[in-house]
Amino acid sequence: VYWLMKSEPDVYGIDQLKKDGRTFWEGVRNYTARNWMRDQMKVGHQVLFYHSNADPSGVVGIAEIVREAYPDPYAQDPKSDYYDEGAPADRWVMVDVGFVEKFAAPVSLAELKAEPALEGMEVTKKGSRLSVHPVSEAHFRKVVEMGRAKGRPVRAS
DNA sequence: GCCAACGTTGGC
DNA sequence: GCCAACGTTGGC
Repeated sequence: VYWLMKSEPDVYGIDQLKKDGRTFWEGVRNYTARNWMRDQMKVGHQVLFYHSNADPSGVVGIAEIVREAYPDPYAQDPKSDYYDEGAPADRWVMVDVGFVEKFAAPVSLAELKAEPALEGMEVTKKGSRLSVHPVSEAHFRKVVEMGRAKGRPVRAS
C-alpha cells in the first residue's frame, strides 16, 4: 500500500524530516484518516510527502512508515493544540515516518492536475482535505518519476 | 484574505 | 435521524 501525507511546511516540512531522519506523525484528528493509519499502515509502506499551504503546494519527496499506529499522547495533553478533552487514550493514534528522499524540486499540484496518468488521484480533486490517504501504485510510481525528473534527489544516508 | 468543500456538533 | 450552524482545511 502506498500513501500520501500532507503537512504544512511552516509546521513540519520535508527539510525538517530530512534533518530529523524520522519523526512521529501526531495530531491527526479525522476519523477516516485515523482508520487508515490504524488499520492499514504497515512498516515499510512508502509515502508521498505533500506540502499544503505552500508555494507551491505539491509533493516534495518520499517518506516511509517506520512504526505502526500507537496512541497519540497529545490527545491527552491539555496544553497541546491537539488535545481532545474526554477522549479515551486509544481514540487517536499516530505513526512514525522516516525520511527516504527529497526531490530536487516539488511536483506542484498544478503539475499533478495536468498529468493525464494521474487522473482520479485524490489530491487533485476539488475539496480534497484528507491529510492521510492511500495512493495507487501506478500513481505513486508516476509521481516519483515526475519528482526524479526534476533533478538528482537527496536521499537518506 | 476569500471562499468552497467538507466533517462535526447539537437542537429538535 | 435530520439538517442547519459552525469550525477547519487548503487552494488561489
